[in-house]
Amino acid sequence: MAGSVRVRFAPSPTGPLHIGGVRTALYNYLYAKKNNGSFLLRIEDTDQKRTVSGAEEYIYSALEWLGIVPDESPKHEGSLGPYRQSERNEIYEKWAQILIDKGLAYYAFDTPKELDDHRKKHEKKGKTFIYNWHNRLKLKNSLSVSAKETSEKIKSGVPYVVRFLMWNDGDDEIVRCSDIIRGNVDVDCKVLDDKILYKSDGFPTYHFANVVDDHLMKISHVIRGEEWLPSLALHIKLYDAFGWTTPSFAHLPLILKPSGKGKLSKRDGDQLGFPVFPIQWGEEMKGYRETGFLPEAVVNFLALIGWNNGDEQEVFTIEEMVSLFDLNRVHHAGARFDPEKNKWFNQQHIQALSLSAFAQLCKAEVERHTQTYLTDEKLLAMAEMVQPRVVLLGDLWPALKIFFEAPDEYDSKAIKKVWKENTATLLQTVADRLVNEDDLKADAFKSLLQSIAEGAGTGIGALMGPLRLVLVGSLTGPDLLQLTHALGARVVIDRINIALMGIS
RNA sequence: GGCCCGUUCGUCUAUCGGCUAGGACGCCAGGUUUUCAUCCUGGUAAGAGGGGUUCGAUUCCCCUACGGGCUACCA
Repeated sequence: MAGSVRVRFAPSPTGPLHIGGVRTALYNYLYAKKNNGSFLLRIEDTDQKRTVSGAEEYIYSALEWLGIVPDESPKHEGSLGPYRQSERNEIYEKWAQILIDKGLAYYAFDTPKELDDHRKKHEKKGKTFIYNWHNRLKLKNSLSVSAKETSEKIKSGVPYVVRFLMWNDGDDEIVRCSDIIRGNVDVDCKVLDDKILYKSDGFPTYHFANVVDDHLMKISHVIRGEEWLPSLALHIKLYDAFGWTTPSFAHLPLILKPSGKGKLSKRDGDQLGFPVFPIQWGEEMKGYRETGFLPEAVVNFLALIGWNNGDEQEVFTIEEMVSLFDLNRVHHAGARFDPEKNKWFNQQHIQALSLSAFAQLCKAEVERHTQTYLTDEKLLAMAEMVQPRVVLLGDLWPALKIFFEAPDEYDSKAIKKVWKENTATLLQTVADRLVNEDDLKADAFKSLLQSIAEGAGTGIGALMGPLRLVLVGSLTGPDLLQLTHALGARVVIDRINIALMGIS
């Protein structure tokens, strides 16, 4: 019997979450829920310099909006906290000491400047500087220096780091890294470096904190971006060094820019004209929410970048995805982000909304722009007319507006197209005949229009176009007879009169 | 440069040795609609290249090319 599934999303609070991170969170969530496991959020704030205030709060709000809510987090801690790495320092210190005592890690005193010089020197010669078995005895560390000197240095406050002893003569050279998505990857430890585990500022590095926390928090599956694949060997060696069993690993393909080179980055959104953040960040950076996306659409699209169910279904509810998700069906290759298809998913989810749910969105929008009180009947009628033509929520008000305001301008091309010599008189006739009307039933109004048209010797088409134009300002929009019914005779007459003054 | 991962229509993808290579986005054409949108129908377009293995390779192996990632006292 396998242990229970526990997965984690572990972002650094260095700014807003971007969609690559969101997708990682989503896959973790889906996997956890699919397996009745737990999804935890751990804040990896070991780099104090890069921590941005507000970023952690942003992560909660973004995940909440998306519906990817963690079971355990700094806000709702489980029994294995703290869930913020900056609060776990004693834990890391303890385990680092254990590694040192075992002889699997050592102190190093080389300054950043010295290391940088080494790197530059090597680079000039076309080589790479690697701090490991082949040169560590020539560098400044507790292996190359006497125990006495080491402890004196530490006592006198000389800055030091702790490095992992990656490989020594006699050790196995090959580490086998198993990945659920990619299978086995064999890595030669001799080309790996003695990674810093503990920085001189007293904080652990990602690699160390990550391994310690994943073990202590009983993480069963590490699902993360492909950028971590190169350090998997190190992580596995770290688990081995502690004598811990490794969790299962799954490295996700990266999300690439829509065009050009490289992986999607935080700056791409602004430049390419689509959001890369779930919700707004600061004053400038609009998110999906502000751009008019439904969270379920964002989640759906993101899930399909790199995963599919093997059949032809593309539009899923999150519940469906939970029940179908399978790490074995995750793609290997990076995928380009396609803003067009992203919009299509939004449109699909808007169309999939029940009329009453969609009507609620309309209601909020109407209340935001007008003081009008709407009966449910009217609201539903409007919603029904508007729903098929909304792609982004931002389309809502422009589509709804025609029910409340006379057009402020008339499309000149449309005028040219439908406005004939007799149009004004025809419309005047319509207005006159409506004076005593109240409710404009579609059928009755249609026959009215028909009779007026026939009286003038034309077809009803000659009347429909102009009427639409004076009502909405262009030749687009919902069914005309439904529209006039919703508007009522009074408004129709008014708009005819306004237009007659403005146009001919 | 070194190490690692990857490579099917422009894009997202199906295919787990039998393919006339399927779907979706986009685009184009047609239909429905008094208009627009929705919706429906059709069209466009792909296995990076070269070697193997095999009766048979998009599918398995190798090489090359190309793409991506990592190569920090960042994650």
